Amino acid sequence: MANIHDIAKKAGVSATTVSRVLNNHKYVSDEKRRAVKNAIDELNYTPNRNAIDLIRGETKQIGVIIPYNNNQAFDQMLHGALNKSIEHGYSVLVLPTRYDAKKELEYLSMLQTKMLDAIIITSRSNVWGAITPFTTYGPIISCEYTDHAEIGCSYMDRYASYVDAFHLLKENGHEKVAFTTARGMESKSTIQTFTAYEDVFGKPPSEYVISSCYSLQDGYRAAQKLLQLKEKPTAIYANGDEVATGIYQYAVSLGMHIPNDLALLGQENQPMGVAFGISTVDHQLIKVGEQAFQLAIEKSKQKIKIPYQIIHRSSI
Amino acid sequence: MANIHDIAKKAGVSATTVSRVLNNHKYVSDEKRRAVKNAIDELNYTPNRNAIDLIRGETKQIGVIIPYNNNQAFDQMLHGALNKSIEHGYSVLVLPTRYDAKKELEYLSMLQTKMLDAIIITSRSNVWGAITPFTTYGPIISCEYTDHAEIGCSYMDRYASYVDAFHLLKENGHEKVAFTTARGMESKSTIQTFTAYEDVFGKPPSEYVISSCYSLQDGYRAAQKLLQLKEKPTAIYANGDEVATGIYQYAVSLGMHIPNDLALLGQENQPMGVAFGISTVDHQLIKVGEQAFQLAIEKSKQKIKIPYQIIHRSSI
DNA sequence: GTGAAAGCGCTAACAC
DNA sequence: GTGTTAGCGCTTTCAC
Repeated sequence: MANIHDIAKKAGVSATTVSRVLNNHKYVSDEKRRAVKNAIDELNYTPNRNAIDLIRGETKQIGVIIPYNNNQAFDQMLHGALNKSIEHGYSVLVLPTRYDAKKELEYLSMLQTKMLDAIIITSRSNVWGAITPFTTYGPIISCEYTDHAEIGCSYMDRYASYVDAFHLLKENGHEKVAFTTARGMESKSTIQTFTAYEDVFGKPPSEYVISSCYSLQDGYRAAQKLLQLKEKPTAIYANGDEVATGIYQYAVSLGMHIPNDLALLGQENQPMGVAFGISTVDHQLIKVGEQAFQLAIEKSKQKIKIPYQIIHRSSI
Repeated sequence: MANIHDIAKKAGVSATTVSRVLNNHKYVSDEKRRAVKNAIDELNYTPNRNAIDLIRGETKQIGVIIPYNNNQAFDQMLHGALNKSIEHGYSVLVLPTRYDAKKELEYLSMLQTKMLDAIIITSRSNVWGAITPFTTYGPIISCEYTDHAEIGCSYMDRYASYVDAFHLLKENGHEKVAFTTARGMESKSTIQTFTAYEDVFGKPPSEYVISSCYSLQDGYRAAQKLLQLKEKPTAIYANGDEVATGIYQYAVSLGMHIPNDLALLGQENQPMGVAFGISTVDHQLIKVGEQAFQLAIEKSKQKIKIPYQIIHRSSI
């Protein structure tokens, strides 16, 4: 594998000069510049990125922490980051945690080992206190709002959107409203859903809250539980459109009509939701990811709120 | 940022000894080992990966080339690669091309620059002749079969699966069968679909072939074209379950019944297919991705065929 | 304009 | 068991 010295020798110049033409410095005579370029072509030379990264102390690589990589929501944020990465000549390393806090810490330490210039956290497993120390080594951007001054945030206004969603349901005459969540109370968005519910309807009956919902099947199961209650809900706010679709399907299999017998509101405007005409709260996760990436490369600690929008279809 | 010499000084040993404890070499006295470990803890030291990579000539990073990152099929292969990467202590770099051949070449040269230990190509943009030269710099694994001895392959037996699918349709009494594809004749899988069709039904009428199908909406549009023909097809083989769902929806909107009025066969066993009960040809893309990763880290040039399976649901 | 020399942070002979 | 020395491939003062 040819290196800079091989080129230098072949072109009859010093390594310094080769480096200069490589980096488009001025003050290189046309003659030598040409000689160097020829040598580079002939030996099919490419500079070693590790050496450059070592000296520069940066890699032009950004890590994106996601809990699962087959989850529509996190994929959307990753998608946004990838969009921007191409634009700016960065590469994106995917860092799946499966909500393993230790794994997450390992990933964060990649800032310290200089593998990564910055890290974007789409959903965290550790408490902030364990995460913030790593900001010493490089920017950490969160896709969830946090007060910590060291952490840049590109976040959706989850709480407001939840309140909005529940209000919408209430305005439509629903009083018996259930909802699904992904994780339990260790998750901020679950807590926010709870609180928003309380604000609008008061404390939710525990049978009206179904957690561990990620997929279509989970939605189906949630509906099974919910629709066998004596006090059936008349509306359900699902934590994703796939989950909402699962609910939809079970309800329809029971001969129920959507939205007459049961109103359904989903989240994230996923393809499956459009297929089933499910109204949804779109948190614009792709934009969240794009903005997060922008903050990452700007080493910015700003807190930027991405607006959500409610998309009305026929399930409500 | 502390480096190995700081640790050495603090522990009162040489850098070599520090390196030795870092890499768990034997022949270090317990005493010095302890001293080094203490120093490491006190200074919160982590070795610089760039320096290590530079010296070792490898990065424990594998790149995965995908055309689009929001496409279910490619995401599945990426998913497979990620699964294995964690197991083996590797990181995965996502390399989206949007089928831009120049971009792909740029990515391939990351082997040469020593950024990547290997590259997995889920779908290629260049001719093989342009790709194979890069195998000099590191393993390239393809998720499509190719004869080139330098390229390892983890592939699905697409052709056989297509023939099988068309046969299945024929056995079910269908003679007027249409199909959709993603790209045109620049894509091997499109060509294979054509050939398989010819083998079973003879040359396809050009109205029966709809390309540029990626999403639900594309399927919807395909159905619009197909179902206004005088000679309507009685069965459609879609290139994905989302596309099949789009077709499904348009057909149903016309008052048609699936499968009585129109049989539908999808591909890749995507969530949306299960939601709509769409029979599908599952090429087991996650396994393809996992196997590809395995080949990559083993620097193997084997050609491994992943079996497909047909999943019977209610659309046929 | 150009090159010599130092150094980024680490590992690996080799000698003792 | 341990340290000295020489690099890995590049960039960057600093002279000339």
